[in-house]
Amino acid sequence: MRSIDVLTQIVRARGGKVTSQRLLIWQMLAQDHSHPTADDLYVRLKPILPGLSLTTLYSTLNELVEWGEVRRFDTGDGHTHFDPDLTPHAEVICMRCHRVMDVPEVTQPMVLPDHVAGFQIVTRSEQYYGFCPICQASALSPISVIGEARAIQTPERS
Amino acid sequence: MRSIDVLTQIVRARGGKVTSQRLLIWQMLAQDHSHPTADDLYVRLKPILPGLSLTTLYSTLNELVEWGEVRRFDTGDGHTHFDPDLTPHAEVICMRCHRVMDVPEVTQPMVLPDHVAGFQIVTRSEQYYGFCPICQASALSPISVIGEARAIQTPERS
DNA sequence: TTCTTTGCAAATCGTTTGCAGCATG
DNA sequence: CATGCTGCAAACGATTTGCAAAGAA
Repeated sequence: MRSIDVLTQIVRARGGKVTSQRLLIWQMLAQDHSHPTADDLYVRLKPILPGLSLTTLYSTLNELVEWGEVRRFDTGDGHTHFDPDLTPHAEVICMRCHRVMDVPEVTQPMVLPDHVAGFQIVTRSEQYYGFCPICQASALSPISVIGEARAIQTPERS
Repeated sequence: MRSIDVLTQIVRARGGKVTSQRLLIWQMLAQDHSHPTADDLYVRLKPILPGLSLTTLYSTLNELVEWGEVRRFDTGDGHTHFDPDLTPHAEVICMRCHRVMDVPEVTQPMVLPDHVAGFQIVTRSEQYYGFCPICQASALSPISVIGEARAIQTPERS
């Protein structure tokens, strides 16, 4: 997401109002790269702004997503996560325990084909889905029946 | 996801049972690349297997995700989508109307850094977030205040 | 027969909505 | 002082759970 100043300009330009709630939520989110859920943020904000309601938090988060300032995604744990980091980056996600690890490096963006011409791309992310070391060891995994054969190729580190 | 035969083997190997419900859900999902929600699938399956319950559908979908056979993701529309396509591919997602377009091409996977060593990668996806032509035109977009400056660079088509 | 899975109904829980009061511009 | 925003309480809706009955192996 962009700076508080830019967001302030945008809201004012639209005839909106820059309230203390919006400011605080923006600040809290801007510095948080832990992929928080709405509730994570609520827990952190409530002590600072005790009057804050979940309703306001949700509506503020939703408008940020709609404005393209924040990315909303789901790691598979059934909770909606928010990420203010629009820098192209990659995430490695465990399909069983839903742990997410950020990877700052990213491959070059590809040439998008013609049938998506006209799309204005705001950000890009890569996701590597798999099983973390702990979950691989789980005896419940049917993957173990097959062995390692399914792992997709990743280049050797040089 | 892998073939019905492979799934059958896996379930049996675990002491599980290959029921008519599981078979039908597997078949329906395997051929569906439209990113269906649980309800989408339910609507399609109900006429074929009238006794089917949502409970069973959810538990079958959940186990497929947990087994790493299907990817669960959220486009931002508030619904959980399922994708049996584990072929690395890219998606272009509109942040306002939540439309998803598949892009078959994909960039080369990157070398994953050391702190994710030990992860068994099953699949990879790239996501390009932005605004589709229709949503760009929306007067509500604060993006228009800023202009085109934010669009990230994508290479020219050659 | 044994043990997993199914399906119903009820519970759960994250998120949204309606509306009156409040605060920003 | 006009209007957009907030917060409460209630509604909502997708998903999960408990448990008895059904059906694979």
